[in-house]
Amino acid sequence: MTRANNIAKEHGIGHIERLLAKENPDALIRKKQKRRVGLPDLNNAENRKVVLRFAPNPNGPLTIGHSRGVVVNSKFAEKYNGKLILRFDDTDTKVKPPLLDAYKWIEEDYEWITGRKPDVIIKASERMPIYLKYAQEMISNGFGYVCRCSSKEFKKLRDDGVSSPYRERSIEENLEDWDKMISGDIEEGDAVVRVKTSMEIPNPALRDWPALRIQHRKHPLVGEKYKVWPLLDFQSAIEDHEQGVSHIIRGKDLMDSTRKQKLLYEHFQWEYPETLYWGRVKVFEFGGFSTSGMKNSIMRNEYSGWDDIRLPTIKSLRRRGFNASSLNDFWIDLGLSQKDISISMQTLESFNVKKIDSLTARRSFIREPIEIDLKIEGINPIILKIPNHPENLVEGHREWIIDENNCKIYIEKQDVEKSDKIRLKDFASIKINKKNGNIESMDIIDKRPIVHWLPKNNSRDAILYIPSEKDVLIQEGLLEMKDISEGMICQLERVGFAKIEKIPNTGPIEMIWLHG
RNA sequence: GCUCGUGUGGUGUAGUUCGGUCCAUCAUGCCGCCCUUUCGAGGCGGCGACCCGGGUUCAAAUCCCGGCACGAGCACCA
Repeated sequence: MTRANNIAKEHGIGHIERLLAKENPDALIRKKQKRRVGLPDLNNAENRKVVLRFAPNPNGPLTIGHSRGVVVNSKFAEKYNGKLILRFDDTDTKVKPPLLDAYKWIEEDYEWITGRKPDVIIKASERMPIYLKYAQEMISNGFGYVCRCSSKEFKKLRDDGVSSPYRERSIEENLEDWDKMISGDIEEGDAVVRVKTSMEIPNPALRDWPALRIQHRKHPLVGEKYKVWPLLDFQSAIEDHEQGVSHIIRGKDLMDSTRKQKLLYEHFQWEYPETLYWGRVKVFEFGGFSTSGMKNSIMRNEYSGWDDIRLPTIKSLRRRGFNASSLNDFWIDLGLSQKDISISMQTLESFNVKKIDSLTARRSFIREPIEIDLKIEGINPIILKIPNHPENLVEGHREWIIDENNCKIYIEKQDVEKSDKIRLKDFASIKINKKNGNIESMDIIDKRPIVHWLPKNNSRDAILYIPSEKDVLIQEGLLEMKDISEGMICQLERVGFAKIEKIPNTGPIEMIWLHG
C-alpha cells in the first residue's frame, strides 16, 4: 500500500489503475459502497436450520409495536427457509394475567400480517411439566437452589454482593423445599428458585437470578394445577433450547436476559442461540401506550373496544383498511438497529398509499354540501361515464345521468365560497350565480379550480369517522352511492382514502377514515 | 449508585466488520415546478446529517482515547 501510494505520487492515480487493471482487476471493482436493501444477513445461518420465534404475552391483541417482531422474524424465516414459532409466554397470572381471547386474536393478527400460519404454536402454560423437570434437574445438580429470602431481603444482599443464607444448603434440603413449593405448602412470595451464578458478577442483575416463583392463582388455560411457575428468563431459555431456536431477535431491554440465560446454558452445557437486538419504538401519533393501559381504558369505556380506530392495535389498523404488505414493507425498511426510534404513522401511510392507490376506486364525497341547480338547456340529457380510476387501474366506471328532472348537484361549501367560476371534475366549467349554475364550456377553458361534485340523485347521507388523538371526529356529507359495498376501500376524491364500514337499510352510510 | 447499549439531515435508514471516487445512500417530510379533468398517483428540481474534542494516517462517518447526550436493565412482569 505504501509502495502504491508512492507510485501514485510520482505517476498519478491513473497509473495505479492501469497497473491494477493488468495485475488485479478485482481490486478495481467494489469501489462504490452499495446501499444494502432489505434485511441484513443473519450470523451463523448457513448449514443449519434457522428457527426463530415470536413470543408475545397473551394479555391483549397485537399492537403496531408487536408487528415489528412478527414481520422481522417471519421475513428472516422466509429468507433462510427456516421456521417460525409463535410462542405464548403466559406464565404470569398476577401482574399481566393472560386473556383467554387474546390467544385467538394474536393468531388472527399474526396470520393477517404474514399471510400464513406460524409453523409451530406453543403455549408455555401447556409446557409446564418440561420447565418443572428442568428446574428439578437444576436443583439436583446443585446449580439452582430454593431461596426463602423475601424479595426485599435479597435485593439488599444482591446489591451488597453477599450470598443468600440459603445458597449453600444441601441438595437434599433444597429438594425438600422444592417439593413444598410444588405441593403448595409454601405461600406466594415465601420462596423462589434461583440460578446459582455468582454474587461477584459486576452486573447486579445477573447475580443468582430468580428462575421460578410461587403463584397460587388460577390460570385461564390450566387452572390451579401448578403452584410454581417459571419466570420469563427461565421459561424462555428452556423453551428456546427445546425448540432448537437458532436465532433470537429481541428488544435491547432484554440484553441482560441474554446474559442471564447464557449463564444458565453454561450450567446445562447447551449452546446459546445467536442473538440480535432492536431498540425501543415510539409512534409519534400514539405516544406511550401499553397493553394493560389500553385494557383499562377500554374497561372504562373510553374506547369502544380493541379495534377502536384511535388505538394502535393491529385490529384497529385492519379495521381501518390498512394493507398488511405495507406494514411488512415499512418494518423491513426500518430494519434492525439498536437505536431507540420515533416513527410516524405518516411513513406507514405513505407506504400504504403506494400500495392501495392502484387498487381503489374513486368516489365522490361532498362535505358541507351546497345544492346547485344546473342549467342544462340544449344539452339534455347528459350521460357521464366516469372511470373508477383515472388510469383505469380499477376496471369499470360509474354512470351519472343529468337531465331536466335530475339537474340538482352538490358542491362542497368551501369550493363554492372559493370561486364562482369552477370546473366540475370530469364534466364542465360552470359559473355559479347564487343557487344556479350555468355551463360555460365542456372544455377546460382556463385555470379555474377543479372540484369534485355529485348529482343529487346519486347521493346518499354518509358519515366519515376520523380518528384523532383522543376523539373520533365526525364528518357528515353526501356519498356517491354507485357500486359500493361494505368493507370496500375507496378514495374519496380530493379528500382521501376511507373504508366503507356499514351500509344500513336506513340512515347514513358509515365510513372510516384511512389516510390522506 | 452499579451494569449495559446507542449516537449519520425534521423522521427513519445505507455505508462503520476490512479507513480511500462518501464534497455521504435511499425513503419519508417540507418547498417549488411539470403533467393529469382530484388537493391522489406519477415526473423533475430544491432543502437538510456523519454528537463534541483530541489522536493515528497521505487519507477518518469508518480506527484509538477522552468527553457529552440519550435510552435500557438492576421485578417473585413479559
